[in-house]
Amino acid sequence: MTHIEQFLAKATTQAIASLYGIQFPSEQVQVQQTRKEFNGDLTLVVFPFLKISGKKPEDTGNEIGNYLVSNFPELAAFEVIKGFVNVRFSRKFWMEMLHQIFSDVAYGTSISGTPRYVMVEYSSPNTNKPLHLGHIRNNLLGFSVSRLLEATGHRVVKSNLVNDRGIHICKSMLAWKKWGDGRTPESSGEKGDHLVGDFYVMFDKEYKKQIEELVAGGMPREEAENKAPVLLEAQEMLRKWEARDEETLSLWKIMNQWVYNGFDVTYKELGVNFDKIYHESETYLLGKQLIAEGLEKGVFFRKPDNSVWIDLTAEGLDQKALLRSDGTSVYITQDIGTAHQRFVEYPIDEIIYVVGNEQNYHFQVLSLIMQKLGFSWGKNLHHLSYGMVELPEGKMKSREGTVVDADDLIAEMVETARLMSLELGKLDGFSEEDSKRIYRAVGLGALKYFILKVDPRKNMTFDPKESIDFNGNTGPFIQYTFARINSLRNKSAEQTISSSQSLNLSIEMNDKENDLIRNLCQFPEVVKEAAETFNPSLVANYIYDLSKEYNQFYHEYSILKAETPDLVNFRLILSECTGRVISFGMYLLGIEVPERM
RNA sequence: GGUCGCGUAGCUCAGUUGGAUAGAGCAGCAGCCUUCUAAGCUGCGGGUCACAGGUUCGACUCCUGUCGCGAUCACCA
Repeated sequence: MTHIEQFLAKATTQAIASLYGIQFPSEQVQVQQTRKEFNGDLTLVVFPFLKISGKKPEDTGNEIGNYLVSNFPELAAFEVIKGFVNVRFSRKFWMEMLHQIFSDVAYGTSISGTPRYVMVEYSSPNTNKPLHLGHIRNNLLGFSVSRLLEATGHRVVKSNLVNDRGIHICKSMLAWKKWGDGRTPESSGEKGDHLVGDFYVMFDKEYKKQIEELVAGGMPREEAENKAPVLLEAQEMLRKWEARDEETLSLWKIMNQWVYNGFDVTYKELGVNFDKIYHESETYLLGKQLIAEGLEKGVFFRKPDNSVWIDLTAEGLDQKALLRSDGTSVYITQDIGTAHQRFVEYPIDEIIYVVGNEQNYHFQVLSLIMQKLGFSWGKNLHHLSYGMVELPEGKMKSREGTVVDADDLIAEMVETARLMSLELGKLDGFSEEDSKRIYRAVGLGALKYFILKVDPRKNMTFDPKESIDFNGNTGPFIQYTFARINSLRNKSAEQTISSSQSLNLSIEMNDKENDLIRNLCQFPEVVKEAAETFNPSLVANYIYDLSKEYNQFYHEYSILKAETPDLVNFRLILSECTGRVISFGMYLLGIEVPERM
C-alpha cells in the first residue's frame, strides 16, 4: 500500500469509529485505484463495513464519504456507486505530492524491511558452449533483481558459479584434439565460446555416429550409448583431469580461457557483471565434510552399498542421494559445500539462486538439508525459479540446433534497430558514433524489455521468425518517451523558460495531469513489491503504463506553449519527474535510456 | 504413478490481500504530422478467463475434481 492509500485507510478507520463507534483496523480497509471509467483517485470498498453500519451499501458509502470530505482537507470530493466510494483528493494535495517527488533525487528508492546482505547468484554457464536465449533471461533477471534489492536498502553481492569442469568440457577438448588442427580463436577469427561450442557439436555428431554403428553391429542401444569409443575417451580424459594430468589441465585451461573471453564480450553486451566469480573446479569437492558431520548427527544415513542419503519423505519429498557408493560427490554435495562456504566468506544473510524452474526440487532439497544440518540460514536460501524460454514449436534443443544463440540474437536486434532508425530518419544529422550508441541501446532495450516484462515464474514464448517489436508495449516505446521528455528539457533550457524550479501550488491541473501524478506516486511501492517478490516485470509493466499515460498527455496538451508561465513550469516539472521515474525504472531493469532517438 | 507449475482475445502478455462492464500490445480496419520527436496519438472489431462443482454479498483470483501442456521424482549436472 502506498502512503496515500494508507492515509485514506486510516482516515476511513477514523470515519467508522466516529460514525459507528467501532474500531475497524486500517490494514483491513480495502483501498484500490479508482478504475478509469469512474470519477476519483482512490476507491473504498464498503462491503466490509455493512455489518458495522447496519445500512445499505449506498447509505454507508455516503456517510463515510461525507465524513471524509468534511474532516480531511486533502479529500475534495466523493461519489458513491453501488458498494464503492470513489474519493477524489484535492488538486493541491496532488500538487504537493508532485513537489515532493520533484525534490527527492532518490525518488523510487526505499527501505524494505530490515536491510540485508544478499548474494544473488546468476548466469552459471557451462564452459562447453556459448550462451543462448535461456541464459539471457537468467542474466537479465539476476542483474535486475540485484538492482531492485539495492534500491530497497539491501546490500548485494552478485556472484557467478561457472561450471568449468566435467564431462561436457572434456567432450569439447577431445574433439578439438582430434579434429581441431590447432585452431584457435585468433587463427579462425571465431569468438572463443563459439569455437569451443563447435567442437562440442562435433563430438556429439561423432558420438551419435558411433552409436548407430554399434547398434547396426547388433549391440543394444543402451549399451552402445555407454560404450561408444569417443565417449570412453572423453571419460578417460575426465579421469586424467581429476588426476591433475598436466597435458589435460593445460588444454583445459586454454580452452576455458577462450570461452571466458567470449563470455566477457556477451556479458558486456548485455550490460551485466559480477562481484565474485566461482569456479566449480575449485568447489566441486566441497561438501563432503558436511556430509560426514550430518552422518554423525544422524541427519543422513548410509545404505549397505556405502552410499549416503537423506530421507525427506516426512517433508513430502523422496530420499535423495548425497554421496555415491564409491564416496564421490553428486551435484547437490557441492551445492551444500558452496552454500556453506559463502556464508563463511561473506557476512551475508541470504542467497538468491537464479536458476530455471526445472531445478525446483533440487533447491527445495538444498534448503531443507541445510536447515536439518542446523544452519539457521538454510531457510534463507531462495530459489528465483524462472520459466523456460520456449520456441513456438516447444523447448529449445541444442542437439537439434534450435537454440537461439545469445550473440546472434543481440546482433540481430541491434541490426534491426539500425535499419529501423535509418528508415525513420531518426539518426539524420547524428555522428556515426552517436548513431551507433543509440541504435545499440534501442536494439538491446527491445530485447531486454521483451524478456523482463514477462513474469519470471512463467514460461515464455519467443518466435525467432517474428522479430521483437519496437512499437507498443516495448522497450523502445519507453525509451522514446524518455527521449521526448529529454528533448523538452533541452528546448526549455534553450528558450530559458521559467527555470525557477518552484511550483505554484495553486495552479489548476487537468485530469490527465492528476492521473499522471497519481501514477508517479505509485512508483516506490512498485519497486518495493518487485524487490520483495523478485519480479522485475512489475517495474517493466509499470513504466509502460506511465509512458503510455505520458504520451497521451504530451499529445493532448502543449507543454512549452502552455497558457501561463506557471503552467509551463508545472508541466515541465511533471515531465521531468516522469522522465526521472522512467529513467530509474529502466535502470532497475538494466536498460539504457538514450537522450535522443 | 507421486510432487510442483501452467491454461485469459488469432498471437505475445497484464490482471494487486477475492470487488464495479476482464485489460494492453501485436496482427486487421479507419483516422491524426505547416504546431514541443508519428518508435507517437485516436477510434473500430475481437473473450464460455481450459471444463465442472463448491465457498460468499461478490470468484480470472480461494477450495475440490476433470481435461490438456510442461517440469521433476538419477549413485546426471
